[in-house]
Amino acid sequence: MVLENKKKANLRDVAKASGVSVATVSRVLNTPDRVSKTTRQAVQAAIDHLHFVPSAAARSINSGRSHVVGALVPTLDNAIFARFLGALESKLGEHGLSLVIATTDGDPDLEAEKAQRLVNIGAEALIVSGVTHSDAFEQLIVRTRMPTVVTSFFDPNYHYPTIGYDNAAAARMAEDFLIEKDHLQIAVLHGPTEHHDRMRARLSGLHEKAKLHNFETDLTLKGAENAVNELLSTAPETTAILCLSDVLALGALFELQRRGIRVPQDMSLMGIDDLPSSASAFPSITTIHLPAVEMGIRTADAVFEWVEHQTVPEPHLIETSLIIRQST
Amino acid sequence: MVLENKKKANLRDVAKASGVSVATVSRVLNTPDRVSKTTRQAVQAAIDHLHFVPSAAARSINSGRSHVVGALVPTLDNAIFARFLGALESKLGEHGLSLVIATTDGDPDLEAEKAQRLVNIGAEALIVSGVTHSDAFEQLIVRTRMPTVVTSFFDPNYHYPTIGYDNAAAARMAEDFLIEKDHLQIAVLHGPTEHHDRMRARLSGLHEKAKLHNFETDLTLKGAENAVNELLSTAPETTAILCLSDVLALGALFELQRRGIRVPQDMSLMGIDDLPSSASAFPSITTIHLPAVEMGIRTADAVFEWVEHQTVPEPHLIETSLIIRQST
DNA sequence: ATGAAAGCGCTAACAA
DNA sequence: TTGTTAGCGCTTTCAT
Repeated sequence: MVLENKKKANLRDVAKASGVSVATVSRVLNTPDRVSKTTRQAVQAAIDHLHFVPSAAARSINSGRSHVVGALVPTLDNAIFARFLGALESKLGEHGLSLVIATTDGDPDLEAEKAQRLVNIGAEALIVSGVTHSDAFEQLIVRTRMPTVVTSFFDPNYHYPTIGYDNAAAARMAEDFLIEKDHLQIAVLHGPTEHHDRMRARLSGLHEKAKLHNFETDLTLKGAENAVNELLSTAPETTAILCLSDVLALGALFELQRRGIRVPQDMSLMGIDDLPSSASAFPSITTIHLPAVEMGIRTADAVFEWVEHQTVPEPHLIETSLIIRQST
Repeated sequence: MVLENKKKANLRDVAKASGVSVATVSRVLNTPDRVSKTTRQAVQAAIDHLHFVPSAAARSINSGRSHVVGALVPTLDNAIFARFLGALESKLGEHGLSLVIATTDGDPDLEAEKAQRLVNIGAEALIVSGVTHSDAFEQLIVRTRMPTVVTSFFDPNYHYPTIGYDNAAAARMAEDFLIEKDHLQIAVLHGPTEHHDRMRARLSGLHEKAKLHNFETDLTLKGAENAVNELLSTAPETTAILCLSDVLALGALFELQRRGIRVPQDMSLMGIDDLPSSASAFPSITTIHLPAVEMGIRTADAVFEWVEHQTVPEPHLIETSLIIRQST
């Protein structure tokens, strides 16, 4: 295996080994054209021989840049966040930025703690989900003047730029569709609302023209199963289930099938997110499309402009749309 | 909003503002006990007033540590990787390490490129999936002597420590189970094999005691749908479908249902991964449990020991197990 | 084209 | 308890 004998080589070592000054070695690294071919080759040979790797910290201390941005998300276990982060990372990469991911489990205190850690490692900007944050978090952002963009939640008046959806409108769009379909007894399945502004916004968007029964549960397939069972015994007159997340919709679908309840004949079902599973499921699930990938790309671009050109991004509303499928 | 007038304050500014030396300020930051209460408070006041935030780069240049590790994964869109990364990030966090994520899309060249970027930002260690890598990648690891651990693939003789499953055995376990159930015509659905050693290993694990038909497709729900349709016309005598990934199994289930083919009465179905959706689906899907969360935790611990105490981890086999459910 | 030398912001050894 | 000072590894003028 690799020998561990010698300590890491630095610029000076390379300079010594190739008989030039450190400045020349630095030039070989950064502006090779300004170095004569012969010395360049000699230096390169020394670099290779000594396994020299420039120190990121030393470079960063000079440039004042780390090329790292951090994202704080509740979880990676929900496909909607995974999709967002995948797009975000990919686009940031095109801009030469790396992405540190920190999960918060939806806990504002953990969020503040992990945000502090992102500051400590020198992140140049932060990306967070939603507008519910602890005082510690807010103070950290102010103290550090950290460029911060909020996603998944659009609010043009928020004190950080937001790039996200109108969650209330998305939920209302779904509700309207069900009402149009003559559903008068609608059960609403939703995830935890504590600290979860997106979920609360979706709930608040419902104008309740039909009779609504609300069921709160974990934002998991299992959670949906439990809620469906509770729903069936508590509100048997329900003709449509509106899930404020596609994860819940899929879990509900499975449980309904398990109970022999046909979708959409016996029960209509609808979600919000438009995960791939909603398109593929049988029956496919009507939902509100949230362009998580577009949000990731836009966020990446906005963050890049901010850290690169000090351009504070404008708030941006990501449009959602109704996707009618077989479950309604 | 926040004023942007003045440049960032540094240690010297704080020292000047509070009438002490830089060393004292540094002490207030790192060893507050060794500073008298009065000066500590004065310094703290200056720190607050000046919005002073210590430079991560400068700290890192002294300590030689960045507290950042990088993970290279094919995608975040597959729940198995998302689960792994979630656990990895969480456990690394307990060790005071942050996680940079880089997606490779399964492309060795992109992997090498992103690995270089991880080196450039000063990552202390790398975590990669599988054992298939480009020359550029291999050379980078050697040159930089970067601590590197391979996951998702167990091979005690590999030149980096591996922490992962015996993919071949997992697939064989699944096949054996189907054969035990008297299936003689088994169709195998699998994802792309190019550059994908885990998938190849799973395929190689099949000993083909029953007649097998192989179908390669994208590792997505849609991909599974297409493969199922091809399968039904190409190999109608099939009595069981073995999917080498749960994503494919779920997609296959949906498509079979769409076609009116009952699972398991008309067709048995089995996967590998044990994603939450496999447990919740109706019918629930028999699968091989791959403990992605355990792998994440073990990997985090191993990486921590390596960067913290220079302890090169031993290869570690993550045990898999058969989960019998309703789809067979 | 190349080198000498002054920092970048911080930590730590040594003094006082 | 506090201050002085020498680096850490690199980039970047400014000379030559």
